[in-house]
Amino acid sequence: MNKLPETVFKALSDSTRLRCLTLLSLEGELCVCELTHAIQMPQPKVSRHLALLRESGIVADHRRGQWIFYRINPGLPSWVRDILERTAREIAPTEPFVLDRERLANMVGRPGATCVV
Amino acid sequence: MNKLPETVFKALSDSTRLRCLTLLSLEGELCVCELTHAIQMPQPKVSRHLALLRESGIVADHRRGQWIFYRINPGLPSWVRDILERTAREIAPTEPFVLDRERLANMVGRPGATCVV
DNA sequence: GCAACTTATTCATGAAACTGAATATATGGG
DNA sequence: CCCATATATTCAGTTTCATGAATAAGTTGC
Repeated sequence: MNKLPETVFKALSDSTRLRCLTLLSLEGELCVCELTHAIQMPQPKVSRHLALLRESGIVADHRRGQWIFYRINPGLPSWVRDILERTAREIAPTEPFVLDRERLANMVGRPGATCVV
Repeated sequence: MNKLPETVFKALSDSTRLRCLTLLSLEGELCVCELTHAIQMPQPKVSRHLALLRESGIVADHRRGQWIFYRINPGLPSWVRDILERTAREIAPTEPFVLDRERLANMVGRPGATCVV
């Protein structure tokens, strides 16, 4: 019995996780401090939700020096990635997602993982 | 603050609801006894989940005689309907969704709402 | 009105999930 | 080694959610 669908949708059913996933979907790769700054939630809270997403296979992480970067798991089935992308695109112009991206864009001292090299 | 996305995904995060929604998405319109027969769950359980989906605006219902028929709410934003359809299409060939449709197809004495008129 | 059928609701219970607060772990620089 | 920064985890409390069992409510036909 495959439980991926339920898992994916449960991941999207919490507002903190939805904000993180939307940022990751739109921005590509972000570290915890960028996510924390963008959505303005306590770091342990963000970290806990990211752990849940990691254990569910929704996101992948890798350390780069001091920072740990998260991204949408490229190994997800394409229909799941499509749904994540479609959702992010649709809700991006609404709050709180617009403000989240603004705060991210204005953040000073970003690790710069997604900067144009 | 718009909470539709979270609501939609929460609706899909329970297996009973996902099975009902998948059947509704693939079959169009079904009454409670058809859903109950297809997914083989107690009627009060199915009814409660359908009530939740109705209150969330995910499905719409209307009475026809003795039966109450449910369908995906046509008033949902198109991206939400797309996600419901895409999901149903993707998981349809897996269990338990294949068996659900078989039981529905083999059900005797169906109210026949979806019969060709 | 009564019986059969379909659907909805209430109640009590147990499990799961989210949270703040505090704390622990890991990395890099001096 | 010490300190600052970044991230993760534990704990306890509260709320939400799913469930079985029992029951109620609406419809049809007699």
